[in-house]
This record gives sequence, structure tokens and C-alpha cells, in this order.
Amino acid sequence: MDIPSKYEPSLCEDKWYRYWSDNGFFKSVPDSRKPYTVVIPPPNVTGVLHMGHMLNNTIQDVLVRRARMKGFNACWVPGTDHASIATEAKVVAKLKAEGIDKASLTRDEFMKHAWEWKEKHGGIILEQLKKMGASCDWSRTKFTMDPDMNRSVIKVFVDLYNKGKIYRGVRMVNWDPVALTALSDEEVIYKEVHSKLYYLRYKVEGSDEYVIVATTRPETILGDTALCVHPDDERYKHLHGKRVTVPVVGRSIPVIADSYVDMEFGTGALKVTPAHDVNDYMLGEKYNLEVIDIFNDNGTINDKVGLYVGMDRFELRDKIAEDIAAASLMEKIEDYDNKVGLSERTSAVIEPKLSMQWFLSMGDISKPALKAVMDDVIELVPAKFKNTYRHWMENVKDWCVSRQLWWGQRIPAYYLPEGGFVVAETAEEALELAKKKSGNDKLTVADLRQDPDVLDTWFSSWLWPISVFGGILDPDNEEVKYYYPTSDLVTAPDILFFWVARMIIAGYEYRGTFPFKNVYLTGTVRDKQRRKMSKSLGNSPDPLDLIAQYGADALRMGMLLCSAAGNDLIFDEALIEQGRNFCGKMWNAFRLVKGWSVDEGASQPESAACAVEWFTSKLNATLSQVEAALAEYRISEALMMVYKLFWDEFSGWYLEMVKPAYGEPVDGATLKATIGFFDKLLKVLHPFMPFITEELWHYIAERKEGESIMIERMPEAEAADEKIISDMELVKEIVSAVRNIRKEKGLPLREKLSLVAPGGGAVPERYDSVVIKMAGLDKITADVKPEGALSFIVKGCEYFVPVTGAIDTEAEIAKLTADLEYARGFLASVMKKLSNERFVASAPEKVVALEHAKRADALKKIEALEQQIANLKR
RNA sequence: GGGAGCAUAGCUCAGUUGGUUUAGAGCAUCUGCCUUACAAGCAGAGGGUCGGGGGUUCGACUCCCUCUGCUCCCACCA
Repeated sequence: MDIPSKYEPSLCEDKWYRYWSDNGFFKSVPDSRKPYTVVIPPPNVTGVLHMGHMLNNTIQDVLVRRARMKGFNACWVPGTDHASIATEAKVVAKLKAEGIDKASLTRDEFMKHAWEWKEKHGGIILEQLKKMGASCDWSRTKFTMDPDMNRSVIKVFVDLYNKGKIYRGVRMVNWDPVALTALSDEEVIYKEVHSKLYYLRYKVEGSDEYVIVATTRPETILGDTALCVHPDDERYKHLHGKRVTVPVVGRSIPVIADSYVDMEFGTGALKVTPAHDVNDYMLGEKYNLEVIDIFNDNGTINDKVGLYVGMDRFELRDKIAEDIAAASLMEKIEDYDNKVGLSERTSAVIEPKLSMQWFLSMGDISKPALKAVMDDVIELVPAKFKNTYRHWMENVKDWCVSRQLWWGQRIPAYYLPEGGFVVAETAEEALELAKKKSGNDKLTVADLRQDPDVLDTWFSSWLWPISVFGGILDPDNEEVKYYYPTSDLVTAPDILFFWVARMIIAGYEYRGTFPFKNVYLTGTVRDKQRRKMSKSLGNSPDPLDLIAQYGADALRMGMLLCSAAGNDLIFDEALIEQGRNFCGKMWNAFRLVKGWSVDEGASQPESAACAVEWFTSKLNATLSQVEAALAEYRISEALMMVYKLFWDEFSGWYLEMVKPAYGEPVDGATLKATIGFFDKLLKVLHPFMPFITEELWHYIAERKEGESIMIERMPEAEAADEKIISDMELVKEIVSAVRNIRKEKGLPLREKLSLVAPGGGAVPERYDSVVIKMAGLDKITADVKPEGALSFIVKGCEYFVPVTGAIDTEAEIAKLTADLEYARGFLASVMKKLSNERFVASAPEKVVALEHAKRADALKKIEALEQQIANLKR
């Protein structure tokens, strides 16, 4: 077998992915094993893979691959989300570029364009996920607008409507004048902006007096229908019941008194525009004020008032300010910082707007979902998100589920010709209901008009863990009974409310139980300046480029190394380099072992026997630590443990211990043990780095067609001998000390040294051969202290390395004195505790005993150091 | 304005109910090595008064208070 000298990811990644896929290793069907289920957070159907996906899906793949290797029936369901606003915006933009205006199209024509776009660009991201090694069951791929998914959504809508949980009502909504749709509160981002506070003069009718009103939005005076003051405000008491004139507009409006007004802000007088401010709307309802909506849907002025018709809202702001000033009705203009709501999707300034929308009443159905998380039936990782979750759930508002878009599930409400509406899953069922409702048997489907709006995207994805298994349409099917509830959900905290909370709500409402057991919340991927990675900033590298450059395993490892749950991660290409270097290390370790010739009959050297015995324990100890870390989702730590195990313990120590002399063969027993260790290490590493581990696993032994590391059993931690591990740590310390002497004295490795350990020293005797091999010695003796030797102390025992030539006594003394000072300082700190009566009296016995042990150690060390210094001075 | 969280080596982070050798890791840095798997490497070294101050305790990175700085969530006083 010819082994390339370097690992080339590009040569084996596609090969192995195809192999896994062709052999059906990703596929899952219900069987007698325990299920381990993960549903992917469906990315936007027209999206492309970014670093956030990379992180998120790498974590999922680690969990899924590990579960699969632990004997679970692992099922990772992939899919995409129709992302109604985002996708429709893209299609509208694309049509616009082609000179087609959405308004000129019929709904059906538009949908045809949208589906064409989806077919062309949809699912690219799923192909990209394959590049990173995602072990999804692709035969289960779902799209939130698949026919069965649509039917699930509609069925749920009708069901909730019939339960009285969905209602229709006029509400102030967040209107996006670019996307021309209402947004939920969660889709609005508030941003601090510098703006101006305009002080306008409203003339009091029948008097020469003016009331000054401060506003940031002078253009809304077109819709003013009242002026409000605080009932207790002495400045304005005389105005109660009077009327004032709106500047420029000339409208006469009443002065009302309500304690809503903050007397401290501005002038203490508030203009009331019920159609364009949430709080004003409340005042309007309370005082039965006229509601004048002055805007068209796109943010221009309509003809309700007859002034400034067609002008954009921001142009009007400047224009009306000029006109007010020209009429001498502008008291002053101040600079002012306030927050403005922006659309998450289009960044347009949100216009509060009154409109008829559909709402889901959240109060009752969210209760079990709150309890589940508070009682840790569902665990959030990290747990700090419980607080955030509780706060949101306790103050949950009704969910505006309608969107004024075409791309999505159309609301199944049908309006009757004579008014009123019915809600049904199909037009035919609607017709029956309509006939009953109106008493008109002659009605036809054509007489009914379906609501033009579609449902919020999240109204389909909140069913995802159920609907992907057909659990809405056919609640008792075998699939959903087997796979639901799912095991882990991995997602970003910014969609905790949008998606996670609502899935939990839907889970209890439609399955009577939680949708997933654990929620792992990843951090946000940021650049070195801590800015969120985003397309608009252009600071996000393309994961596919990084895979091409470093390999998928390297990128996966780079992402995992810096990803403590819930913590933001500062992306740094150096981490991917680290991943790539680790791949190189694994590759080279393999090349070393593969290069050995074997003499099956040769007896195993003592050093190799020790090494095998030690690494067996070390490996098992680490395996149980890794298991413990992963059980707590400390994935980054778990990977680091395996990384160090492979690089330091296995490559740095074990392989060096068993490595035969140049040109010599290795004995059969040692080779077999080494291949066995390699096999286990590859398996533990496989979930993190699937490609290189598969490649090497096929190299380290003969494999039959259809065999794969990804379906092998994960090695389980067996008992580890702690004594062997700690003995070897001692050996390592001694070896390091000798190496240090070499380094300080510039003694080359080929020059054999000898070590003298008077009285036997602390090296466990059987490890002599290891020390000799690793430190480059010719022998270890138990002679008396030699003259002209350098020395060191490990665990209170003195060791000597005889050297030829003069020893720099002064330098040695200085070094030893420094050590001595440290030891004395340490002793002092111990003595301080031990001489404190209250410490001895109140500290636990164990702690006191430990301090005594520390004291004994320190005294021993001090004595040895003093002895050494004395010897040198002689 | 309300709430939550964070602050430990140059960087990214561990540090589990306060006591495990006067704080650990990885990366980076410095020094020496092309030693026959690997210079994308090997061997060694340096680096932190655990954000400031106060308190509780025999003992505080760990608990409490306070200040400073940062982050996130919620609210949205015009």
C-alpha cells in the first residue's frame, strides 16, 4: 500500500461521503433499537451556507454520529424553510431587475415565478451541508411548503380557530412599507438614531394662546385627532374641554386629559395620532377619537387629508417642518436621540399601522411550555437561558400570524358575499360551512373569496418536529410514535422565541409532550472585531472556500474548539489551521506505524510492555472523561481532551516509547496493541472529524466492502489503573528534567547520558527502560552521589546526571537558590495555615491532613536543595 | 426604564457545592534543534497581585455589597 506523505482532504472527502451515502449509512427506519432523533433547524430554502450554519450543523453532526456509534438508531432529519418574507423579497427583487412589477402579476403568476426561483436556488444549502460531512438522512428531506407540510399547517390553523384560539382583529401592527406586510414584534429591531424633536404650536380656539407640543414625527400631524395633557398638570388645567387647531392642517381637535401623559417629557402636552402610534391608539379607543390613517401601504401620503398627497413620509417630515416654520408655528427644534424600529428583513423603518390581522391567543397554550422548561423536563444548555425564556413566556403576547404576502401557506378563511367568513381546510368544506352559515344553498366555491394573506413562516416551522414525521396529519403513525419526542435540538439563541418556544408550545398542544429533550444553544459567530458575521458587512468567509483550503475536518475542528455553548465565538482562521495541523499529526502518526516492519516472534521489550500497559489505562481514563464532558454538552472540552490524548500522550509519549530503533522491526505484540489504540482513537475522533478518521481506519487494517468506521461501535471506557498513570507522570517528569539538562548544557541527543539515583530513587524500577529510552540514557544506576554531576529533584528525590567538563557552579547555585526560595515561600504559606488554631479546629480533617502532607513534602524538598547547594559550595 | 449575564496569561476559554502543592489548557510568543512520522514538527522557557474597592470566613477566582467596563433580552416617553 502506497501512502501519500501528506493528507489531502480533497482526495478523500467526496469519496467517503459518497461511500456512506451509497451504503445507506445515513438512513434510519424505526426498529428495535432506541431512537436518537434530531431535526435540523431548517435553513432558508434559497440561503447559502454561512459560518453560523457551519457551527450549528457541525455540533449536530458530532452528536448524531456519536449516538449512532453508541448503538442508537440515529435519525437526523434535514430540510429547508420557505422563509416567506425573505424569499418573497428576493423574488420581487429578481422580477424587478427583469422589469416586472409584482403588482402587475396575478397571485398565480407570481407563485409560478417564486416556485421557479425555489427550484433553481432551493436546496443549494443542503448540498453544501454534505460537503461538511453532515450525516443527515437525506431520504427524509422536507420543505416547509411540501404538500403534506402545507396540509399540516392548515389543519392546525383550522383546529386552533375551532378551539377559539385564533381570532381576527384590528390591531396596531408593525408595518414594513418595503415588504408591504405586517411583522411580528420579534421581527422588529430597535436602533438608536440621532433625530430631532420638533416643538409645534397648536392654537387654542377662542384665545390667542398656543400649546406647545414636542414630537419627533411632525408629519403625523395630518392624522392628529386630539391633544392630550395630564389631568393634574396645573399648566393646562384651564384647557380641559377646549379645542385647538392642528398647525398647517387647520383641523380642530379636542383637548383631552389622561394620566398616560408624562408631565416631565417635552412640554407635557401630547399630540394624539390614533392611526400611527400604539399608545395613541389606546387613547383613541378610550376616548372614541377619530382614526385618520394618512399613509399608503408603501409609506407615502394618501388622499384622506388632501394635503401632500403622494409624498414620501421622510420627505414630508422636512417639508412639513418648513411649512410649519413658515407659518410661525414652530417653537424650536432640538437634537434628540431616540430609537426607531427597523424591519429585520428589509431594514425599512417600521410604520405602526392599524390593520386587520389574524392572531393566535397565546395565554393558555403557552403554559405547559413554560412549565416544561422551568421543571427541566426540557433542558436548555446553557441553563442561563431559562431566565430569558421564563421572562418571555410569562409576558407572552398574542401572536400575529398573518402576513400580507403570497409566498407561504394561504390563510384558510373564506369570506361570504354578504359578509362574514368561515374557516375550513378546503374550499369545498368552506362552501358547506358557508351554506349553513348563510342559509343560502345556491352558493358556489366561486362566490367565496379566500383571505389573501399567508401565515407567518414560524407558523409552519413551529410544527417541524411533528410534521416531518407526519404527526399532524396522521397522529398515530409508527414514525412519529418512534421518533417523537426528538432528543436534541441545536440552534442559535436569537430564535429562542421565534422558534424554540413555539415548537414547545406546539409539542404540548399536538402531541401532549415536549418536542425535544435538550436544547443546545450555540453562540453567535463573530469576527475578530466582535462584529456579528453577516452578508451585508461582508465579514463572513465562505465555509466552502475554507473547506477547499483546509479540509472539512479542519474547519469542523476549528469551529468546535472555540464553541462553548451559549458563548459567542470569535472566529479566527488560526483555529482552522490548528485543525489542519492536527489532521497532519494524525496522518504522520499513521505513517510512522505503517512504516514499521514486524517480527511476529520477537519478544516485547520492557519499555514497550510498560508503554502498552500505561496507554491502555491512559486511554480508558480519557474515554470516561470525554464521555462525562459530552454528557454535559461540553463538546469543545471533549475534543480538546482527545486532541491532547492523541497528540501528546499517544504521539509524543507512547509512540516514542514503542518505536523500534531505526531499521529494526517491531515485535508483533506491540504492533497489535498500537493498531488497537489507533483504532480506538480514530473511533473517538470520528464524530468530530469524520473524513480523515474514515480514511485512516481503512488504512490501518484490511476492510471489506461496506465496512465503515461510522457504523462501528464507540469504544467504551474500561477501568483505568490510576497508579500506572501517576507512575508514568513521574517518569515523564524525570525525562523532562533530563531533557532540560541537555538543553541547558547544549548536549546533543546522540550523546548518551547516564542517570544516578542514589538509593534507588523514585523511578518505579520497571520503568527504567522507559526513562532510558525517552531521555537518551545508556544506564540508570543506584550508586552513591557522583562528583561533577548536575542534579534535579522530582518528588523529593534527588537525581544526578554526571557530565564531563566544568560545571558552572555559580549558575547552578543561583538556580537552586531560586528553587529553594520558592519552596520556602510555599512552606511559609502552608505553615501559616497550620499554625492558625482556628484553621486546624474548623477545617475538615481531610484538608488539614493535606496541609500536613504539603508541609512534609516542602520540608523534604528544602532539605534536598540545601544539601545540593552545600555540596556545590564545598 | 426593567431584567439577565460576563469581566481569569497577548488571544480564546476551563476552574464543578469556598480548602487538591502561593491559578490551568489550547493557540500565540521567546530560545534551541532539519533527531531516521511530522519544521503544519520536536525539545525547553517565559507570561496572570483572577476588572477596582469593601465585606463574610480559619480560608475567597469561587459567597455578599458597591463601583467601572462590556454583552444580550424585554419595554419603546411622544
